[in-house]
Amino acid sequence: MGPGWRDRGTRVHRMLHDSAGRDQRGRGRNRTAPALSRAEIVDAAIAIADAEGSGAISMRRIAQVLRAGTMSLYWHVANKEQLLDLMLDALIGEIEVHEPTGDWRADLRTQARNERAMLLRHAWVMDFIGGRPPLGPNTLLHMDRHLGALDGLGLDIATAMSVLGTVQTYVMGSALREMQEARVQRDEERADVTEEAWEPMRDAWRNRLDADGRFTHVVRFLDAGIDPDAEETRDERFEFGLDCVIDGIAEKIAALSDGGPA
Amino acid sequence: MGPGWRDRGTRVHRMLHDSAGRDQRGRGRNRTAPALSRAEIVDAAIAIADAEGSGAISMRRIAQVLRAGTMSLYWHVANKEQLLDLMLDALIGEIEVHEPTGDWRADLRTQARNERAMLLRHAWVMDFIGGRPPLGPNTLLHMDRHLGALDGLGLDIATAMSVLGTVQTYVMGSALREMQEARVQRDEERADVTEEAWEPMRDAWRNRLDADGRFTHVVRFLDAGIDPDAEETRDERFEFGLDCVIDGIAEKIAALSDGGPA
DNA sequence: ATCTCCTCTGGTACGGCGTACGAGATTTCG
DNA sequence: CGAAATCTCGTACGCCGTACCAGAGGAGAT
Repeated sequence: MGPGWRDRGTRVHRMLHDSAGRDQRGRGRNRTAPALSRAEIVDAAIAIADAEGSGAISMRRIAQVLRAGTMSLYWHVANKEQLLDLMLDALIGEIEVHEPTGDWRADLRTQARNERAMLLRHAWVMDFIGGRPPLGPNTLLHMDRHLGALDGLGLDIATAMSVLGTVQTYVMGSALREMQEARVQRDEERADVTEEAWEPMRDAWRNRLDADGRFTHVVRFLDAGIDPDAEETRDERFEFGLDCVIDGIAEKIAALSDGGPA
Repeated sequence: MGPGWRDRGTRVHRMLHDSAGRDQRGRGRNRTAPALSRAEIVDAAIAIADAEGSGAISMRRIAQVLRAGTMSLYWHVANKEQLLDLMLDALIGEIEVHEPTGDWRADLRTQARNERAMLLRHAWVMDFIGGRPPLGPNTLLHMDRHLGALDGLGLDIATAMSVLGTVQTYVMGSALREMQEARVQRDEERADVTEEAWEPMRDAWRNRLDADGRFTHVVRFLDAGIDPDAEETRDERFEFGLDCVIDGIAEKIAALSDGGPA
């Protein structure tokens, strides 16, 4: 995780918790304390979302953190929708990008891992990402770099884009699934289900499914006793799927260079 | 698309547009017109979302369509969050499921296509799916059936689940990407960009990226002249990635049965 | 028949949200 | 100095989810 990210992390803390973190903003413009800026707003919004989840992102809350009037934000940002676009692009810019090593499989792998790491760091993006187009400057730059990593393979550009897209599709789907499971876990915690109280509930559920008869495979899976909450389990599942995707891509590429394109 | 879906489609139309579509609901209960029911509420909410998008789902709007008081909904449904869960599970139950053919690759393929079809039919689910757990009855049933389709392969249940999860992950990621691109298209339409006015804008954008120098690959892709809006293009991209995923899974399975599990 | 309880409906009101509008403060330029 | 541009922000409107509560009407007991 690059230094840029760490910087944002510390700033975040100051903005949210240090009540004197910002000069009292006078009326009108003040050159020494440069008033509001678009980047500042985006950063504050990301900080809030990191700390309190996507539901906490509101124009009023952002303004409060910045010690500004709510409507002042609208001078720098057209509306909330645009702000969310800017936030997303800022996060993309935060993804660590390394130089291509020449091993395209390893490169795709670490790219996928870095993208996943960003999505897990800012889990709340999955609440918005579906509605946001991938066309910000950081997004394009990111895409270009990774297309570059595939240069040596002699693929036509459309195929290279498909390959990249497949990996990114898998990463996004993965993050989505992990968020789903995280919510199950969170719900359980919120209903302050203690460990010992949960065991019989889980057993009762298992037995109900077993008795029904239509869920034999699911029951068998439950009986396998895999802890779905363990970070290790989640990482393994991600890597399993990533292996599949990359192996499949390798096969496709081999087929293309063997048979050649029509 | 099964008959159940078509039925819902027609009902939807009546509910939303036929102003006399429902008996005037008297005070108190009336046995002949069975008042409100959970299923009715879920159906109405889905109808609204299909017709007007996820932003139109509000308790007031649903109640209005059902000619009921807003707060009446809360007798049948705990809150909006639960309603969204129910809607999601209802959609899962709408996915067509066929009998296994014995060819697990073909089975996984059609499963993926059916899931994608449902997601595209109700594009708005991608706005919520990230926050919703996959544990409704229809979801579990769906999962069990597809686990059954992998029975003949001699995989342990955990691996079978990973295989299934990988496919579903890819499908969800795919749908997410398609929604993103659909929004770009919708934005262009909303800004009533006519075809002839758009061409020079696109060229200007391309040239700006070209001049920058950091976007050579993206520019090359733009020059390839692929129409990203064409349904054919989207289907091809989905199938490309699906091929990769399934080929990769096949390799994994072959490796497992060759070397055998530890 | 009356009384009570349960099921179900829905009106009112509260505190949030995004943001349209426009007034006012300050700096910049002529 | 005056005018224009730049930027801040208070007020108000119409949405939202939903807590609270006052009923209406059927069912069962007395």
